[in-house]
Amino acid sequence: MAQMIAETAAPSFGRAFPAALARPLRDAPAPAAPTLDALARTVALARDATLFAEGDDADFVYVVVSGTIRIHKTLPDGRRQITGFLGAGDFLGLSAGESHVYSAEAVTAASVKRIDRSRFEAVAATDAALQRQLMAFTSSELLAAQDQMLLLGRKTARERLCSFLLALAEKARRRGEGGERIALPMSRTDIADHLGLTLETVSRTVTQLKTSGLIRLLDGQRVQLADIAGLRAIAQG
Amino acid sequence: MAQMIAETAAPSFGRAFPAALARPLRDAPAPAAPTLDALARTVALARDATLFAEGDDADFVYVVVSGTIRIHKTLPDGRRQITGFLGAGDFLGLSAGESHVYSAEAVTAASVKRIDRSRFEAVAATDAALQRQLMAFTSSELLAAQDQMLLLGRKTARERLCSFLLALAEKARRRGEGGERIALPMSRTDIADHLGLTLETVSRTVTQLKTSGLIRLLDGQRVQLADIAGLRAIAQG
DNA sequence: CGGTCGGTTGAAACTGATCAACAAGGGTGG
DNA sequence: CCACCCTTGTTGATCAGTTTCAACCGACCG
Repeated sequence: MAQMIAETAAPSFGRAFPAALARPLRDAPAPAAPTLDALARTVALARDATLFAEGDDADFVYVVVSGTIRIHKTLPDGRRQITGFLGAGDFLGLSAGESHVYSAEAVTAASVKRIDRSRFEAVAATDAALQRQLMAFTSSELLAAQDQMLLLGRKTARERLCSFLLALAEKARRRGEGGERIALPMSRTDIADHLGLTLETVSRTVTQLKTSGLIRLLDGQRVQLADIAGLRAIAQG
Repeated sequence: MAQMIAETAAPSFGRAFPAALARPLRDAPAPAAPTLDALARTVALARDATLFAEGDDADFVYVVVSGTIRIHKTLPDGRRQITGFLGAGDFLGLSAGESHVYSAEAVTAASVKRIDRSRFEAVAATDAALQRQLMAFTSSELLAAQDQMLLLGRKTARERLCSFLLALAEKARRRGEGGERIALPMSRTDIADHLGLTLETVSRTVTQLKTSGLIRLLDGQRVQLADIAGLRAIAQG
């Protein structure tokens, strides 16, 4: 249970909103940053630190500044499903009523902006640009969730891995970070719990993709997608 | 390929928005109905009729008036994942960019309101109540999607069935229709494609639940949840 | 230098898929 | 009006992909 959450004064909100999120519907709105900035407090998270757990009071809303966060649901007997990995600019803890419906933990050392929930809602009620941003984010999460349901319900282990790698690459590309070499900061267990597999199956399948020449494992938790067309072909069946 | 889509003049928009959707965030807003009503056209769908298919131009947005609609994604080789069943008051075709990212078909004879997309967006841009409604709907869909990911990634066939039945009951309850006896208008194949199983496994598992006395199959595509506590216990592992 | 953690690889077991046969309706046409 | 057919659902037997159990390896850390 690594906690180690450090708070610091909030520097600037700007970086939290990458270009992709700043223009939700072909508008060119001035970012909602300034207003929220005053309410935000930056929180530093150590690797594996818990930001909040399923069932906790939903007193805050968060925006990822840097690092990777995993959100997941867990069954009473411990079976876990990671519903998403979030990065810079993504929101957390939005949809909750009284309490959070999923847990959030840091995959890597990370930094998030924390905003008082009621104040956030007050700003959101009057700030049209923020509303658009929230809607755009929630919609794109729903889109991703639908893809993930197809993956979990109907794809084989190999197809899941390829789809996952391509999705990571696509997300990195949208952030403007190259495309062929991607960071893979999460453990085999995390990947397994995201793809509905066991860690052994993930390990075996990665080895298989490596042997087939579709990917190459680089140092520093990075992967090179050596044959993107091949990966796409497999990902789609 | 049953098409049979009939159009009629739009009567009233009101019924399309049940109470649950009309108060997204503890507000009591006057429904956005009147403005949209002028833009809406009611479309009647025969059972199994296609409303739109994945890849079609997203020229319209829809609201379900009556009946059940299924939305799904399909892989090139025909594997299908039904990402949701929609009923009265639910929106369809919202999140698309240029084209739809999922297909929508009628499970039962159904009726939907069709609204020109660009006009809808124009209204949505200025109507705060509609914005709240859209946000509330999209958020609740995302919530449901996260539950479904847990189901597809980590639950057994039996747990999936129980979860599905309870989710249907819950949705019916929120609509104000009893709770213990629920309609099950979709085929075994549809249920299988929603739960990531085969129709045979669904059939066997239903039989098993019936034999265990947890459910009773009634006539008219209805099911009685005879032991809700028992179903809950199984659904959660 | 021992211990732990994350990852890899192997062998056996199991859940759900696949292939197959059959029953019950429901609609259609003779 | 009935026979037929087509669709939907049920049940059985076998098969396969993934899980489970287990051993092992290397890296990192105390």
